[in-house]
Amino acid sequence: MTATPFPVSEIVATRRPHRKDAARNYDALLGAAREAFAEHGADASLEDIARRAGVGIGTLYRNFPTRRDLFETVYADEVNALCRAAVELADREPWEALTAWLDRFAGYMVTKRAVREALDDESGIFQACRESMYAAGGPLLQRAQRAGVARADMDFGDLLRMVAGITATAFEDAAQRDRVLAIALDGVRAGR
Amino acid sequence: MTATPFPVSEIVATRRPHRKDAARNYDALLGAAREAFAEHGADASLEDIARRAGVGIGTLYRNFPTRRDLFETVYADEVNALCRAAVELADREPWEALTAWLDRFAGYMVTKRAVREALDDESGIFQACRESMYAAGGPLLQRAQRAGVARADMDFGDLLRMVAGITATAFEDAAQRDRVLAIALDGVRAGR
DNA sequence: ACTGTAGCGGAGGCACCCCTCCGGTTCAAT
DNA sequence: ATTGAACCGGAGGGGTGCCTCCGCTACAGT
Repeated sequence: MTATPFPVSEIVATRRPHRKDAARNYDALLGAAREAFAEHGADASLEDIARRAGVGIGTLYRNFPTRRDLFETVYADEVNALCRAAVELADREPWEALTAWLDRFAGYMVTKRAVREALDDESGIFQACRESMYAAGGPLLQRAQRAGVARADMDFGDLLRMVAGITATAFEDAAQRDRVLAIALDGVRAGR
Repeated sequence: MTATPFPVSEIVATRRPHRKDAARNYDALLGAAREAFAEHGADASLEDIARRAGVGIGTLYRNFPTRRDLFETVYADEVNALCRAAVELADREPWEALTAWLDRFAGYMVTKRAVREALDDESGIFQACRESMYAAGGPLLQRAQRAGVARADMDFGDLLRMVAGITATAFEDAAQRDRVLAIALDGVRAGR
């Protein structure tokens, strides 16, 4: 659990271009990439992403020289949104704040299939993202633990992996997913 | 939760050949496939599997005409082992029997990355495997529920998906995995 | 030992993906 | 309106995977 949260996007190298058409393409690519990564995981086809964005493959490579650059940018956007959400939840009750954030984590992570792998990636931006996320969400767990509503014998990493694993699974419907998630979170709750 | 458990392997179309060399190749292919699926998921390269088995690609296709045939056979083997395990656990305490089986489920699922996708596949063999597995493992949950040690507001499908999701995730080490799994199972426990 | 046949391996055609490169296009600053 | 720099698309070469096909091999039954 490190220092303070910080905007991950500023660490990512790629920048949104200034020219109007270029900026439009950049945005289209990010949107298409978000979709494709959510659908096929981190190794979705780059040519397919360019097609979805209605853009030539060359344009994709100019904006994001490597697949990693593209994935990192999408991923960093998600993490930033999560960090902002954590701040907004600061005034709720400890347990409610924690579960609300985890819900957001589960729903917001469009890249969730890939996130499972990213959670263990030691290098570069992923480490920074993880620190950012831990800095933002970790206090929510600590607060719940100090308030005695969350068990003390687990850390934030345990919790994130649990939720990430469950939400990355295919369920019959959203209701089943929520049911299972609630049951697992019952195990996190303190006082038996 | 249907009728009685039945050996899934008998449903799978492919059969082990009679000739000595052919049988050896068949086994080598299954072993290599188990490895490759565990490592790269359900879309591992078939040519790589043939290479690992020290066998020509033609031999692979003769034994398993489609990728699906191969995957189904590997998967059915795993399911059969799980079914056998369930029978052997019949004389333990309800809760212990259930968690012991789930442990086996988690550890045995060498094909775990692929199973996640397979678990909601409606077609043919997967349905049969699911029924087999539900018939074998379902009673363990029911017994625990009747004994009042497992919560009644969930079914076996919920439980399997929860465990499958968590075990498909990458953890720092086995200890963390067990810790998280135990926490989630605490949520399954009744009488909190 | 002989021999018919089940089984073998891998070359090759097709499809898809990665990434580079460059002639043509479009923006925005003057 | 002009213009040049930034940006665009996609052809194309290299790589890999899928699957078929067929000449060769080695087993098993006599």
